[in-house]
Amino acid sequence: MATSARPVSVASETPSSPEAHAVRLDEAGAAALRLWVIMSRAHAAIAAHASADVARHGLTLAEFGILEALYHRGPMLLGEVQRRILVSSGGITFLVDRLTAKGLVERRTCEADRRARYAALTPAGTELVARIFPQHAALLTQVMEGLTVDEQSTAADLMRALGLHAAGDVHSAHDAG
Amino acid sequence: MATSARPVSVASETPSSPEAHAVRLDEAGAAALRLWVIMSRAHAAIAAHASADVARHGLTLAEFGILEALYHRGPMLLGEVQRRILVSSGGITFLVDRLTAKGLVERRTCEADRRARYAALTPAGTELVARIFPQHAALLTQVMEGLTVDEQSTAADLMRALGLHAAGDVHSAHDAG
DNA sequence: CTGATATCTCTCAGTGGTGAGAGATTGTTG
DNA sequence: CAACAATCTCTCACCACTGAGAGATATCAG
Repeated sequence: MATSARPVSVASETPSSPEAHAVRLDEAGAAALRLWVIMSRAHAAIAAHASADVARHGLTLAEFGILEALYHRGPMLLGEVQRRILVSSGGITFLVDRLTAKGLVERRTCEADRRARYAALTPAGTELVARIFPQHAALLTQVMEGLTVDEQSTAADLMRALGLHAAGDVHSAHDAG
Repeated sequence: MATSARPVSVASETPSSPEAHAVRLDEAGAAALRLWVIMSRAHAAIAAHASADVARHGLTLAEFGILEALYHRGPMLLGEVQRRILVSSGGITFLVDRLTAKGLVERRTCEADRRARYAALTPAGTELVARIFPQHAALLTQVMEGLTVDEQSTAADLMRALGLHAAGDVHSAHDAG
């Protein structure tokens, strides 16, 4: 199932045990912590569905992400793929190796830069993505039905702002010393 | 850094290469996919910060989640902790073993059910959480500053609805044939 | 051109888990 | 009470991926 980071625990329930500790947080801290926990749980729940779905075809989510990227964009340099699916340098080599062994992806030399290599879908890889992508999209559509399409759009906008800030230089403003 | 599931790739950019494929999606599918990708990126970015923060104290996010849960709630059965931090059965044993080896957690027998065991913080564990939790909360507050507190609250509400639906019986409505 | 440095991918040992199944104990049903 | 299913934790083999560093190539200053 999902292989996801887990910060999951909340600090705003009634402590019952004598060994429990109540935690004091300001409003911003409470909101931030609450969002982080809830968001992590939601992510894990969705990832479990997505992961189980691609696993039916013998793929991990990372592998599927590579296939999807190559299908949509055409051949890409390994480094591009790496940044796109957020995997380590060793990871992209490993994943492309595995997809190559499965006959879904092939490496191509890059004329302009002989250090670099392209990853490209084989015909079998293209056929596989064309076949399973619509199913996968349909599953995700169902999984997301906890929100209306409008709400999904709102949520995506919020998540985007959140992600951009978190991925950028968080510490520039508000020195936390 | 983060150990997170990665579905990351989008299907709605201009294909450029001759080997690129445009993908047709209905409105719901497009919204669902977009939210999933954006949400995954945001989660990964935040998890990277959180993970790096607890790593300064030699902890993983899963370990920190256990410590936080025990700090806030007092001793808990292993099974309770497992469900709370979303880890496998083998995982909770492994994690509690490791925290025990670090002197932060101890196991206690359960009088009422001798199959089960409690995990409880040691004094050192309690002291550690009391020391690092406020820092961690402050960091997360900064990381989340891409949104206002109100927006964070909205986002959390949306994520909650999403998570509840995804964790529940997704396939009950709308048979997907 | 030469040398220094930056950028690619790849290697490899290590890590943080997963998940199926085994024991041990508990509840449940006749 | 005995037999059986359910529910705990734990064991163990396995796995997807990380991250530091190596080797190859590119780029840039002099």
